[in-house]
Amino acid sequence: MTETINRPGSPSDYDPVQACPISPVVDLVFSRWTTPILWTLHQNGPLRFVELERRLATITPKVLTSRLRQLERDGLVERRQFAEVPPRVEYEISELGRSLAPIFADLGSWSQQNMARVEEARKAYTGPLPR
Amino acid sequence: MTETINRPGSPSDYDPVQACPISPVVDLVFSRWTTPILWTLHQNGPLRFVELERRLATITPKVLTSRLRQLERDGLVERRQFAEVPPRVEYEISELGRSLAPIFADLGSWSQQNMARVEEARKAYTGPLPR
DNA sequence: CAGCATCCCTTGGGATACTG
DNA sequence: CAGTATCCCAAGGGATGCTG
Repeated sequence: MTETINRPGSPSDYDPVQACPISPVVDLVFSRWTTPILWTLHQNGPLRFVELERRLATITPKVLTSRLRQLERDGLVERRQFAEVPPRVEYEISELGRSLAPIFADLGSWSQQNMARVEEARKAYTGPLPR
Repeated sequence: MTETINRPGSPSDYDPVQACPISPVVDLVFSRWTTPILWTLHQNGPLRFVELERRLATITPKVLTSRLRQLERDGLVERRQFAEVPPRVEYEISELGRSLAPIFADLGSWSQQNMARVEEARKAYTGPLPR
């Protein structure tokens, strides 16, 4: 049995990966705000920082920056900077990012077909709900 | 233009849903620990509380309880209680939960085929990483 | 066994203000 | 425009102890 490394404190290093092989992808793709960002870039093509900001409505520049950096680092988004005045920067979904499209589409289908059931279940549920 | 409801404080009510139709499903299925739990139940059939706890290794009973309640409420997991001494409770993935299996499988495939690229991108990345 | 109750603490993120 | 820099807070979780 291999030794389990426990580094409490570092982000997203809970070890579910032990029990669940897709945990890394989940962390990668389904972190807060990453899905909306990828989706928006996928639908609209290259967008500038402000354009993204506007479409995501409630996101703050700080968080948008942070998520974009992360997505860029992970190769899901490409950042292109133009030497202009005023400065222009465009973000575009990468080929790698695009390869997630079918999965997003499937999630969309699943949603259409099953979210109603989830709503049902929620209404029917009477038990306790801690936290 | 429809009025955007803003209730800061309530969980997962950031509005990315505006820009991203699959946000609700993402919140439902890819919250912390839910994937490992569903995956484990899917692989192993009905499991008792302790069995789940053991397989998930680092999860605490508090969190496990909380996630299970949530999954039960949303109809993704079924809880069966047996009137025995000592008490026995079994958790099983529901039909609705099972319907997610293909998507999980696709995520697994994507992972196998592309996580290496992500690693590459991370190593190649030199820019700043706020947060 | 299968939790529930408490306490506590890290941290993701929101709000706001400011620069190159 | 495209971010940075600070301040700040709620909340998700971890640890521990107790109960039906």
